Amino acid sequence: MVVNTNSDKTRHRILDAAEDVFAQKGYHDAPVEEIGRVTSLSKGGIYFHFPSKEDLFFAVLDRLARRLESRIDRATESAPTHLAGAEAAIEAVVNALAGRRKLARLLLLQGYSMGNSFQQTRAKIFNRFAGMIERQLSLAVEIGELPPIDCKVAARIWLGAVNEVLIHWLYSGGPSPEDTLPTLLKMFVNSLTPARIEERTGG
Amino acid sequence: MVVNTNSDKTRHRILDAAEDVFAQKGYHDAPVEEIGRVTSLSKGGIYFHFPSKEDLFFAVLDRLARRLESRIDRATESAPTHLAGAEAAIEAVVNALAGRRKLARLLLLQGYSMGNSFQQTRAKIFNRFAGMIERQLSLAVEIGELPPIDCKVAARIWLGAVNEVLIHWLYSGGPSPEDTLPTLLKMFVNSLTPARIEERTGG
DNA sequence: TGCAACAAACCGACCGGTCGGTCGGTTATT
DNA sequence: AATAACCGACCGACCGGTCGGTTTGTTGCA
Repeated sequence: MVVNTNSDKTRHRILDAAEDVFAQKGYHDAPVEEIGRVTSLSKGGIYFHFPSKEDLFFAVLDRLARRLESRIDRATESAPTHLAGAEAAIEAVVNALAGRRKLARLLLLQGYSMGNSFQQTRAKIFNRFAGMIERQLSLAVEIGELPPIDCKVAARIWLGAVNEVLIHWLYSGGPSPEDTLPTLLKMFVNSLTPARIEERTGG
Repeated sequence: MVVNTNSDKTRHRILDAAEDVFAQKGYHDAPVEEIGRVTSLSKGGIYFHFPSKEDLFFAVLDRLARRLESRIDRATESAPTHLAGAEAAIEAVVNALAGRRKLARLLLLQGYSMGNSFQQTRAKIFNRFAGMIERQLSLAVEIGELPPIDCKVAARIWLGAVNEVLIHWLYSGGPSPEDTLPTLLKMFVNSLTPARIEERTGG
């Protein structure tokens, strides 16, 4: 055991409820009392477990990010090559969020509704994701699986690409992420392999 | 003349001030009174020109977006090819925002701090940008300058990539956008030209 | 030039509602 | 009996928006 079981269960219940409520209404439009209602807990009860609304929100985000990360880890580990690992990482994120609009919205957007205090958290989470992609790419380059490229920038770019595709799907009812995934991955791979046929035919 | 001159000047003054204040503090942490202070105007004075804080914010965003769009237009028009036009569009956005952290922050981020009401506006602006890239790509495909690709998705992807690069620069003090621009553009072009050398050597 | 009459522009005290957070007290648990 | 867990009325600050009133500008007329 790590900590008190009973209190821990309540903590998780609160996190679950907060996840729902924040996802549905956004940070500002989600009164703590609402989370209490869902939990069958009073405001005071919640403040017994979390020092502030902000802390609660960050805890929710953190849990979400960790879950996603472990998914990514599993996906990359079972990939045959490092490039395939990077692809798998992207695929894992897309698939994880594709069926969960509200969760995606929470992770990708709702955070901004807080003040500038969110910047650090957002950056931390996104950096972790970018780092995971970057690592795969770097390994691929080391081995010679990929030509030398700026892996940091590449990872950042494709994190942004995935992010935007997901957001567009969330907001504008764009095509489902699963549908765009093939195109996304194809372009992803192409962007990393600079040599083109034109180089031969053009000379 | 279009409208009353005097009132119009004040309107612009308010927009300027709001741009600053919103950029600096974010939507929620920017009381209307603060904008009044900067403008040497009272709250009432501001509400004489704008029906609500939200409207004021949207007006600011709209003006910003329009300015960027005209920049993009100019950039694409003077490009030799359509692909170069798409590149120029990306370059224009990056360059326009690279030297203006606060403006970039305002356009790319602060909007989320409002409730869900912002979704539509964000979507509209981003769709316009995506549309501009998409148009260039479509033309390029039509002519045969590019192989057939899903231009809608491609545009969305690269909009997201640019967005994330800029945000990363804003938040985490990542490398300046101008520095990553070459890599960005190179990968952009590569991603659109699918044929690879592996196809020959691998067989 | 002076002045009345009207409107546009602006002021700022105030209202109304919200909501994060507190705290003294109550109930469960050990 | 002591501590943890929980309750919920209440506080206090904040802020968007309103509104009666004041100033400034404009027009028409003598």
